[in-house]
Amino acid sequence: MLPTKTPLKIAIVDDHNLFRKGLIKLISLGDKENKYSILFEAENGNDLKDKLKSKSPPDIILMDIDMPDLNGYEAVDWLRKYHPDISILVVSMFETEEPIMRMLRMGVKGYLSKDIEVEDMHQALEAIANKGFYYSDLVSGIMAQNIQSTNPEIRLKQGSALILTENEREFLKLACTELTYSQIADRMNLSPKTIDGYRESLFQKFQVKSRVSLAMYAVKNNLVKI
Amino acid sequence: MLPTKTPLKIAIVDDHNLFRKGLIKLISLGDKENKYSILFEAENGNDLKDKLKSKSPPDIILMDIDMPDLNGYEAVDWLRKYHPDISILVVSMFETEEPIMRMLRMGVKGYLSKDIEVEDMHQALEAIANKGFYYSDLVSGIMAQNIQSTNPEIRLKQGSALILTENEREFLKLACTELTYSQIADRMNLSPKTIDGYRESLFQKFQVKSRVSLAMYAVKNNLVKI
DNA sequence: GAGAAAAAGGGGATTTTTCCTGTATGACAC
DNA sequence: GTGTCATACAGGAAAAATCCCCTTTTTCTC
Repeated sequence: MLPTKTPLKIAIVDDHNLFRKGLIKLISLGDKENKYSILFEAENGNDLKDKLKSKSPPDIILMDIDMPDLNGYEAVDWLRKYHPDISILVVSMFETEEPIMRMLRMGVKGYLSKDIEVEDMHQALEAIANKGFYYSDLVSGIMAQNIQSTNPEIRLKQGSALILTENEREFLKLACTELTYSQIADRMNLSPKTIDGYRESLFQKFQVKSRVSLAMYAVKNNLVKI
Repeated sequence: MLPTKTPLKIAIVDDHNLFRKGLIKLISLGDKENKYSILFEAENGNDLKDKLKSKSPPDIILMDIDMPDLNGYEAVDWLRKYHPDISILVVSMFETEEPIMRMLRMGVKGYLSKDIEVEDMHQALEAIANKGFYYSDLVSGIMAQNIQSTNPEIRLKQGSALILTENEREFLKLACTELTYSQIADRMNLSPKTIDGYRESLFQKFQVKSRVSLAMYAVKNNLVKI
C-alpha cells in the first residue's frame, strides 16, 4: 500500500510529446483532491534511466512499450533490478496476449490499452495507490488462461528455447541482410552446412518456416536493429 | 481581438481514446479566445464516415494514419471525393518520407508528428484557419526534394519517396509473411508471373536484391506493420 | 480509332533456400 | 572407460526465389 497523505508521485515514459502532455492534463484535471503530482516525463527508456539518476524516484511510472533506444520491455527489466519499489503501469496501444503476458511476467502492476476511458485510467491509478495493483477484466482473463498452461511444450517455447548462442545471434543479424547463406558462411568462417544448422535451430526456436519470417521475428523482438 | 467569427469546427479521428481526450484538453485549454470547438471524435475511418452522415461537417479534421477498419490513407482518399472542402491535418507517429509524401500527394493541409510541442499544434491549427495550410520545416523540406522531378530514375538516385500502386502495396505486405509467391498469387487472384512482376518492380524501386531486403525496407519505412 | 504506356501473364534457366538424412568431434558427468 | 550432449559438418533432393527475355490485354491519350 502506497502513502495516501502526500501526493502520489508519477512519471510518464512515452515517445510522443503530444500524448504525454495530453495525459498530464487528463490526470491533473481529474484530480480535485491533489492526489497525484507529475514528477517528470521521459521520452524513452534511456531517458528514464538518466532522469532517475538526477531526480527522486516516482511512486508510479506510466510506461509505453514501443519506443526508440530502449523500449518498454527493456526499461521494465532494468527497473526491476534497480528500482524494484516503483510500481509500473503499462499504457500501450497493444492489446494482444503476447505483450500483456510478457509484461505481467515481469511484475508490472497494471496494463492499460491506450483506447480506454479516461475514468478507467483514474481507477487504475487509484487502485494501484490503494491496493498496489489494477488488472482489468481483459488482463485478468488473459492471466487466468495462462496460469493454467504449465504445459511443458508451451513452457519450452517461451523459456529455454529463446536462449541464443553467440553464433546464432551473429548469423541472425546477417540473415537480415542481402547476403546469401554461403556468403554468410564465408563471413563467419564456417561451413555453409553449419550455417544451415543455425538456420534450422532458429527456425525451431522461433517457430518460423522461412528466412523472411526469421527476419521479421528478429526485428519484432529487437534482436536486430533496423 | 474580439471573437467575431464563429469558432472553427474540429473533428478528431484516432483509434486511441486516451489520445483523443488528451488532445481535446490540449486544444481547448490553450484556446482562450474560443477559436475552436470540437465537433466530434471518430475512432477510425469507418466511424468517421458514419458520423459525417449524421452530423454537420467540420472545418478541420485531425487524422491519425494507423487505425483498424479504415486507415488514414483510405479515409483521406474518401474525404477527397465526398468532402473536398474539409481541411485535413494529419497527426501521426510516422515521421519518415514515405507516409508524409503519400499524404501530401492526396492534398492534406498539414502533417504533424505526435512528438511535437503543444505550441506547434496550436500554430498548425491557426495557420490552417488563416492561410489554409501548415507545413513544418521537416515537411516542406521533404516536399522540395520530391517536387523537383517526377522522373523515377532521377528520383531513385535522390532517394526520394516512391509511388507504389495499390497492388504493389498489397503484395509488399504479403511478401513480409511466410507465404510463398505462388500462395500470394492465389491470395490476390493473380498469376504467379504477375506477382513476379511486382517483386521485380519493387526490387527496382527500393534498390534491393532479395525478398529479405524487401521486407526489411518495408518495415523500416513503415510500409508494413509488424 | 490509332498509338503509346501500363499492367498482366508466360517460358525457362540458374541460384538460393529449405528440409531430409546422416557422421565426426570434443566436452562433460558418472 | 562409457554414455550423453552440443556443436560443426555433409550429401542430396525438392521447393522457392531470382532473373533473363518475351507476348497479350487493358487503359489512357490524342
